[in-house]
Amino acid sequence: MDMDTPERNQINTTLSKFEDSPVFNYINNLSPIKPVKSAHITQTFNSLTFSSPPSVFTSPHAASFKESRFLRRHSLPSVSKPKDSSEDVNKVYSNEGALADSTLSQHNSCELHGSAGQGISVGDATIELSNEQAKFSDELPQALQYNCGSPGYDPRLCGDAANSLLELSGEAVSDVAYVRDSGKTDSVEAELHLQGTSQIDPKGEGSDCDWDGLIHNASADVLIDAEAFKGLAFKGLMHGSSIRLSDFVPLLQQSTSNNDQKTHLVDSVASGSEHEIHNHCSELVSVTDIDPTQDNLANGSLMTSNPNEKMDNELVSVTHRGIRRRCLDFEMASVRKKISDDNSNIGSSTTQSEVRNAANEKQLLPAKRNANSQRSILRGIGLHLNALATVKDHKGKQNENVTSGDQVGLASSTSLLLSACQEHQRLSILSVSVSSERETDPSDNGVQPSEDCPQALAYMAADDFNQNSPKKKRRKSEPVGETEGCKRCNCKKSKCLKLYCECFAAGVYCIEPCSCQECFNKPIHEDTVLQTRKQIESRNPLAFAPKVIRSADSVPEVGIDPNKTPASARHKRGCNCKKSSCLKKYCECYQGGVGCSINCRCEGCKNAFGRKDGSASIGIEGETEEETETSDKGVDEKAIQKTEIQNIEDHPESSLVSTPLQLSRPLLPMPFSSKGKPPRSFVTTITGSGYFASQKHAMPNSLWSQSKPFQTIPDDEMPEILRGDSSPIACIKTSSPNGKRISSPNCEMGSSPARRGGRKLILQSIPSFPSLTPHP
DNA sequence: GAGTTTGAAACT
DNA sequence: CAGTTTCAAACTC
Repeated sequence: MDMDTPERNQINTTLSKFEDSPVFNYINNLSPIKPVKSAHITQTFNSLTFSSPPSVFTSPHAASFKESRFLRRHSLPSVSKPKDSSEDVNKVYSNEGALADSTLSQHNSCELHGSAGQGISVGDATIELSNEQAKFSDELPQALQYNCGSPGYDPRLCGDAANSLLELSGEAVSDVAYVRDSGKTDSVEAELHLQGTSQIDPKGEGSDCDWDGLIHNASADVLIDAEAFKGLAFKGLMHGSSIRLSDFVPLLQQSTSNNDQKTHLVDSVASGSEHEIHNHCSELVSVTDIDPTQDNLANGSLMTSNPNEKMDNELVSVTHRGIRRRCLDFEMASVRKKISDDNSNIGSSTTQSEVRNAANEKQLLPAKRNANSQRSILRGIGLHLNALATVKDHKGKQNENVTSGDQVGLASSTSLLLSACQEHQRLSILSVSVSSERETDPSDNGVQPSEDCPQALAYMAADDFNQNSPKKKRRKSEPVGETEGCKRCNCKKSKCLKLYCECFAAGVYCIEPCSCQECFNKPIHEDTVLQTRKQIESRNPLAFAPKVIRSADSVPEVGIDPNKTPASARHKRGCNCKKSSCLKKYCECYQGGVGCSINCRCEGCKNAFGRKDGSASIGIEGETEEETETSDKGVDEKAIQKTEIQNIEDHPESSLVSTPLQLSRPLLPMPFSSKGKPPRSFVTTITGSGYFASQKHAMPNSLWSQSKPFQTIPDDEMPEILRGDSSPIACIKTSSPNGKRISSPNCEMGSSPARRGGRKLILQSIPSFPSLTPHP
């Protein structure tokens, strides 16, 4: 931020007024830190302005920074900036303040003012950040309320959401939260500084700031200062791969000693989702509760030692934010290993333990190396993430970070996302590889992320988590499995190395819950798996591609005619049903919740989601509906009707939800939702705004290929696979009987709204599935 | 839970 | 590409 603006001068003036005010003096007296008055400011303090000082910082957000400056002075005085800020503004302040100032100026920051002892949710801040400049001029209480106030509110969600948002926005991969809080005064002011990577101007003052140095890659950092005039509780939340704890510690210590404050450095749990600000003075307030037991797999956060523990002048604990990554890919193995190694070095104990918690080890891979355990966990997560999509770049960053060894906070955003939704959806996430425990909470399947979660969350969650994961569904349907969470494949002869195997088809390793025999689809057989996969792909490049592609944009269409499956949602290759009339899950189209298309070779199609001929017969409608589908194919009409009726009975909602778009509410509507799971990989959703890869297939892709989950690409850049050009099954027809539907996904896509939108998000992995290029 | 049905995947 | 076999999920009892 450039402080050299008229505005800035004004600010300075204001500040000077501040300093001169009685209040200010009073504060100064209280504060161990001596305020430095700006030399050039002579104006008297205006009490009025004090209450609402003009924005000191030019930051966009800024408006609310008034007091921040004030706080700043106190902030981290001990921390000397390696570089003096060249900014005039900074000069105005004492060196002590300079740091903080620079930080503020640098970053678009949000200030959070509140009374001491109250917690500030970084996560929220983060969220704000994603938007533009978050302004937190509200009192902490509010902040808290905001974050945690909601009864059902899960802090993690917030944090995750925020992170996810960040990720989505491409902003901070990691963030650092710094909280200083003074315990003494009730009216502790807290400043929350948020910095978005995008916002950071490398050339700007900020770059000079010490903090910057601390934060290497940090895309975003959150600085929260809760300043008391006296004792200080310092709690830092770091999350961000870029921040090194080691760097931080000295800093913190220093500040602590200087200020005679209490410093408490806590690792923020996943992405700021759980940031706690404690007022050490007398109260320790935890904004968010972290449930150690529950600590999130997804959160990836590590709580170091007792976050809540109070310590005077002592640095209690430092932990790096979870570094958990989701590495999904088989290919990523090496990376994961590295990560694990790094983790051990860094935060280690905690991290590992968490990891363990997060994912049941059992599930983790048979291999059971430490790395593996972590890996598995990550893997599952990773898959999820990939599916989710937001993170492509982000992921790349993470990887880089990982490799670089800077892991703090790797998990951050991505994991956040997961965690956010996870809570709601409970892990039905595919973490296939992830521990079964976490994975399966059937109850959550039905949850609609969109409702519970912020948009970002909603994005992800939906398909993936729920419906499309075949396994999950299945689990869901299975009482036992659900809790166990892990029933997966049941292969006996394929060794789980063929597409018969759902796990394999989905691109995930088999886990304990699987009942497979002689399973080779395990990390220990990674090579074999990859090889086999390649082989299969060589035979059919689309073998691991999602079978159903749907576009969220098609929703409107659904609204128009709920009974018809949007053209955008179709089974890629079509089914070949002969006896099931496409009314049972034997039919992939039906299972996938989409109507049959011209690509289908089915006979006697009665697909409730849309018949091959274009007619839609759903549930009830189907009952009364005249058999448009000719039974010429020898289908037993009676049987069909019976089936239909049964289906309807079984899945009454199907009639309601015939929509293929399960995005928002994936599971429920689908006929198979109750039990079902889509067959292998199933749906890929493409939307203009977001992409949902459902399920497993997203996983597979992600798993197998490190590709980034989502990418916006021009239509013309659409992968062939999606287009269907390369597809074994060419885009057969451009027009469907009803004139709306098009058989091939490709074609469909073309006509889909998404396409019209001109912007498409594609699961990048799709194209890549074919390539399993191992990344040793 | 065992057996049957079904259709995709794999094979020829 | 078509036909056959294999396979495992879906389904039924």
